[in-house]
Amino acid sequence: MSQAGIDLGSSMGYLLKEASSALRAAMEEVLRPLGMTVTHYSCLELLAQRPGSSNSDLARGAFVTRQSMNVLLQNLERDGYVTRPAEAPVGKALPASLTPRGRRSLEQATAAVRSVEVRMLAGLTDADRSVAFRALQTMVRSLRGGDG
Amino acid sequence: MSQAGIDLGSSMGYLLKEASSALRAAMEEVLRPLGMTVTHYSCLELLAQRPGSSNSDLARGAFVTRQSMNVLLQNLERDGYVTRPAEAPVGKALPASLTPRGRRSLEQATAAVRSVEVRMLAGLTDADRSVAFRALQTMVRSLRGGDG
DNA sequence: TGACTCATGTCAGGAGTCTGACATACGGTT
DNA sequence: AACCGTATGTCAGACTCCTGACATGAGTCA
Repeated sequence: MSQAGIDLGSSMGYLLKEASSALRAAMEEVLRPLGMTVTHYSCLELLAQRPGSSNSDLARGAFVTRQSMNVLLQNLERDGYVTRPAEAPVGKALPASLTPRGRRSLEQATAAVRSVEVRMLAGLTDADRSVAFRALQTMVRSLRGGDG
Repeated sequence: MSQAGIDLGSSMGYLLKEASSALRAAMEEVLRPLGMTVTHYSCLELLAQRPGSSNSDLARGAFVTRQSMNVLLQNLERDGYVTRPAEAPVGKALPASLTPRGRRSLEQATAAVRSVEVRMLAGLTDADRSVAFRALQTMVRSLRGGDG
């Protein structure tokens, strides 16, 4: 054979998927008792850090489509975690904000997720973390570049 | 506020998700012209490297459920990319293998995916890659440990 | 002013995946 | 031999998310 396939054991791509999958599973595990999914949490966290984000902003930040985020936002709004004005102040974008209830809910989730991230990084030195972090940033930039 | 949320811009977890998402998008882009999804490709690649894998083996390797992989395998079998014996040689596990057609199909996909991985790693030195690779391995191990 | 481009919110339909459940097969323990 | 725990393949139902499409609003340029 001229090409011997991609060795999964030494493939950065496969490992990346593996790590992402393990992280997601760990997050789901700690968020489930709070009645929250990962996308649900991501939405709240994004809103806390970027108040007034639109549906599309949140979708990009949580790596889902506008349609999926919209469904989630409608539920969060119905349950009183998030508020959106009835009319757009400018354009069509509706700026969303956390309610006090949403903020309280997020606090618990943040603590849970933080513990997962701490556990994930436990075995790494600060230097390792820095290199890995910058490497991942570089990978994202290269992948998004389209043709490098 | 006692806790200031998780800063997404400096969160390893968020960056990991970002990288994984970018990688998946890039893979989908190059696999779509071949009429292949990422899971589809993963299944073929796994079978090439671990011939005789069972449905459950493949599901674990591709990070999906047995049920999802089974649907995929049935389609691949129907279309002549994969073969499985009618009866299990031992237990219930049916060892799957690539057909010549499956192998040909995989060759193209492998080349496409390899180019994505090359692009992803383009801006990194060998040393950076090594550190990042080991860091990711450590993260996976820590996350799976349950309580570190 | 009018035409073009882009981003946004929203609706409908469909593909992919998951949860839940059941029967079967192996291994270890009593 | 009988039991139990684990792993597997499979079926059915539901859910999530995506693709495709449309109308609206803002900005740009002639």
